[in-house]
Amino acid sequence: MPDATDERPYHHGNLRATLLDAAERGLRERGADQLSLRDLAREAGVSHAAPRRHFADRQALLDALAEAGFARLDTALRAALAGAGEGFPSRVRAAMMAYTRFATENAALLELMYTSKHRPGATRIVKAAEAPFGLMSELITQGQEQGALQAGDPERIGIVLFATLQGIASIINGNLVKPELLDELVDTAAEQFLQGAGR
Amino acid sequence: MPDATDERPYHHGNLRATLLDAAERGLRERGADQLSLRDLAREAGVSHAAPRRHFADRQALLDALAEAGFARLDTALRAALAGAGEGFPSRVRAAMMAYTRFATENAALLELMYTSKHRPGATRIVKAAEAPFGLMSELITQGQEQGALQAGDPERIGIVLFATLQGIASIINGNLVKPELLDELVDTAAEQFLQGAGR
DNA sequence: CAGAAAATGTTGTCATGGACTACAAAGTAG
DNA sequence: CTACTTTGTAGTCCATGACAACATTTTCTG
Repeated sequence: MPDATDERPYHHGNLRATLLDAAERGLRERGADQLSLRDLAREAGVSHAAPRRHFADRQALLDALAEAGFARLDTALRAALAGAGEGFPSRVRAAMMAYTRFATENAALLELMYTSKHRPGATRIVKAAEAPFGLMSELITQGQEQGALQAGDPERIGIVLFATLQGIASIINGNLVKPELLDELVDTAAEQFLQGAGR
Repeated sequence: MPDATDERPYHHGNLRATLLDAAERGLRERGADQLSLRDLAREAGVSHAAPRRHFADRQALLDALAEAGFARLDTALRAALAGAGEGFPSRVRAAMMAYTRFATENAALLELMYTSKHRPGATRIVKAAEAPFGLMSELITQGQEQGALQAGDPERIGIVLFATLQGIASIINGNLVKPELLDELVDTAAEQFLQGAGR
């Protein structure tokens, strides 16, 4: 008969969250390519096929990570803005730094987030991405209201700003420029933005 | 005895190039994840282990693709600049459009290029990336000499410009904004750059 | 509260693919 | 011509994703 002391319940009870947690660690430590459903199952102490009850296939797990990533990014951005002053320049800088920090500290995650393989099911990801995107647009709108920015479609301007940040992160994450240059590059980008889109 | 008509020579003669060619097509059509050495071998008509004579492992093949990608990118940028006028604004716009076109038309390749997994062997890739990067710096320097741009470290300014383009491409390739917006976004970025870094 | 239905896990299996080894054939140099 | 090197082949091992059939819990419903 099985020994009751180290008996595991048949139902894990929280497997989906446990898997996502382990996946995120694995993603950070070893990259998306090395993430294996079987590994995660082992780590969670369940059978090799158990994860399939929560994720239809490997890509579904990656998609879930990406989706959660956008939510975390949104949180990080909002936190940074909440802690920033009132003036537009300092708010923009705060958001810019928050984004690039997040992106460089979660390099593999960012890659997932921006690589939604054109697969049909990526709707959820696109949806999740709208939060941080929208935040940028709002920020731009505020800047225009404060008279710090020229008129113009806030979304379009926000996207370009967003893109610049994402690009800086890409280049650093891709090891094409030294990570130490991050702050300097963000400063340069901020100055150019404030002067280029300002008035 | 084997039929001499469709007999293949024991030595392929050009396997490495053939594999890279097939790999590039596969990359474009099915993405890096779906690239399998065994598939490529089949396509080239050689045994499953043959590719290993030319690429130590799968990643080595991907690295080679990335390296070649930077060379092609450099070529594309130089061609665009060669066909552009003399004035700085038109030259910058030409380079910007050339980059983003290349990046969106070779989405999977770009991803490889900017995802050198921090693996030690990535030195060659970083080296290959220097050509297009240097080109950007040169362009900035020209702009400064023509008096179109403020003074400042050309490399730093070039990197930020490069980053913006890469970011725009990322966002489009990641399906987060509609591809039709490409031109518009590049225009916006160009205007901001010329005004923000100009004088 | 019982029994049915739905969720969730398990075992077993298959096909694919990367990595490795030993061996074979073709090219090259002395 | 012979020895060495390069390039390809055959065979193997192992990990993994995907799937199917079955088991155990939980939850819903009458």
